[in-house]
Amino acid sequence: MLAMTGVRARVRAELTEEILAVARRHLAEQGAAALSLRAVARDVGMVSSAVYRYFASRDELLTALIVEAFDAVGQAAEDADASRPRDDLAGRWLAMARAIRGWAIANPQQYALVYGSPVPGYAAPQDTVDPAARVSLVLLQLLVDGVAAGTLDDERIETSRALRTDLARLREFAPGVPDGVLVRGLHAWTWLFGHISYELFGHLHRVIEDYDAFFDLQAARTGEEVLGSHL
Amino acid sequence: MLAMTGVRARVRAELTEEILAVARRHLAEQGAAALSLRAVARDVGMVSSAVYRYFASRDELLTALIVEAFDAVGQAAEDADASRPRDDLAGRWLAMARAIRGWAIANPQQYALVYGSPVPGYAAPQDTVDPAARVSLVLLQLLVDGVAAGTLDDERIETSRALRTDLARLREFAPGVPDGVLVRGLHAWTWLFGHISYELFGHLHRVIEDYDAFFDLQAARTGEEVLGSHL
DNA sequence: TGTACATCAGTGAACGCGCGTTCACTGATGTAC
DNA sequence: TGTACATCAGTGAACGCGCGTTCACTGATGTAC
Repeated sequence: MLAMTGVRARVRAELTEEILAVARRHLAEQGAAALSLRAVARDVGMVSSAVYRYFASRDELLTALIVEAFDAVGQAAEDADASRPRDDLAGRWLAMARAIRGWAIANPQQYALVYGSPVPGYAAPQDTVDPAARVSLVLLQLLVDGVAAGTLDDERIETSRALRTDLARLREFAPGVPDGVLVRGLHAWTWLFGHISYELFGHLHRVIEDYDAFFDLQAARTGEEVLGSHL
Repeated sequence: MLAMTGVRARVRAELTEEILAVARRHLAEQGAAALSLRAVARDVGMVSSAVYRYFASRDELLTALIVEAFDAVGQAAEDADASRPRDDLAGRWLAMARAIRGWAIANPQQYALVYGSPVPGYAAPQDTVDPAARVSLVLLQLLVDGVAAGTLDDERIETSRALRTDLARLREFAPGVPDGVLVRGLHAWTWLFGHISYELFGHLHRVIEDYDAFFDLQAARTGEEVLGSHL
């Protein structure tokens, strides 16, 4: 047990991190599809088979990168959210939205890895579920705070019983937030990732040039729609 | 010249179509990353080098598939739009949104090819620009009709001069549509593709089960936001 | 503290595979006179 | 209508490349007594 924290264990941890760092760089430079165990091994200065002492397969390495990416967006969103006063809902939303977009622009391949097309032949294991949820919890907490503070109004929605059940299940992570508010929040959410993807994947090319202004304008609009314009 | 429509030309057209058909099937089954000239050639019953008589490179084959995909969404949107009375703006929007989502669900790999992460190492040539724009023109026409009919109200927006210029340029394809309406339309647009991607790429997994009801609810919300709730 | 044994990291070769693209060629189909 | 030539489609072999994964192995590091 003590040995687990001995030299061998420390070297192992360092090398694991080094492999990940190289893999991260390859991902950033070439994208997930071009990520190869052999190339990573070469850059680490190992023979390719040695990597198998650290990661059981290419998929496992990919999983590690996916978890990292989800954690990074989550962290960015949490930090941004925490940078505003708790009762400044609009400010928190805008800060969070900008932080997520900022992270995406700074790390386009990592963004594409988790929010773009699924990697062919790769099935996300259970390990990615919690990290994936992290960023969404920031939004849900925003809704919780807004409802608790009484600044977020419910609205009537008409929909299926099945969707009511879905929303009730989601409410476990957003206690007290009524369906109408949840639906507005989800709408903002899909808009946000839609906007970022649309921009990042080139669909605004030759249409919009002032990307930042366009995003800010739309993010503010979205904030008003979710939070109510009386803020 | 007459010979161009002779046997050789007809066989050539047929074989080109057959190669495309096989490529389309491979794309649908395996995704763009796994699309290989050699595999396509095998399935067509040709030697791989023979495909080069029809497509100069793998990228050119991919371009053809991209153009097809853009045309298919465009067609679906146009058909849906045309299925409603011209003055039923909300109906047209909803039909169009559903048609685009329906096409995406029926053709997930083709959707991912054009609206997902860019294919690494592939640069979209000029040929894809017009087909790509086709689907967007349906929305813009909707806005034009709404403004012309007087049912779409402008709103004040505050933004940069650069974005004003962008919007003015976009207005060439939507004569008479003021900035406020354009911005609402673009918001709906990014929401739509965001929602579809979010759903299709698995981010609603274990969150929403009644996908259809969820989409319809949100699409209706979006319609009200763009068109005004007085419809 | 010293020794025998077990664990582990890393090597190097190999397996089996697939890819895009080029090139010299054969034979069939079209064109010009 | 018949013949000589040009065009074109498709073949088969090759180039040069990279990949994930396995396996028997060496040598170093740790563990137990």
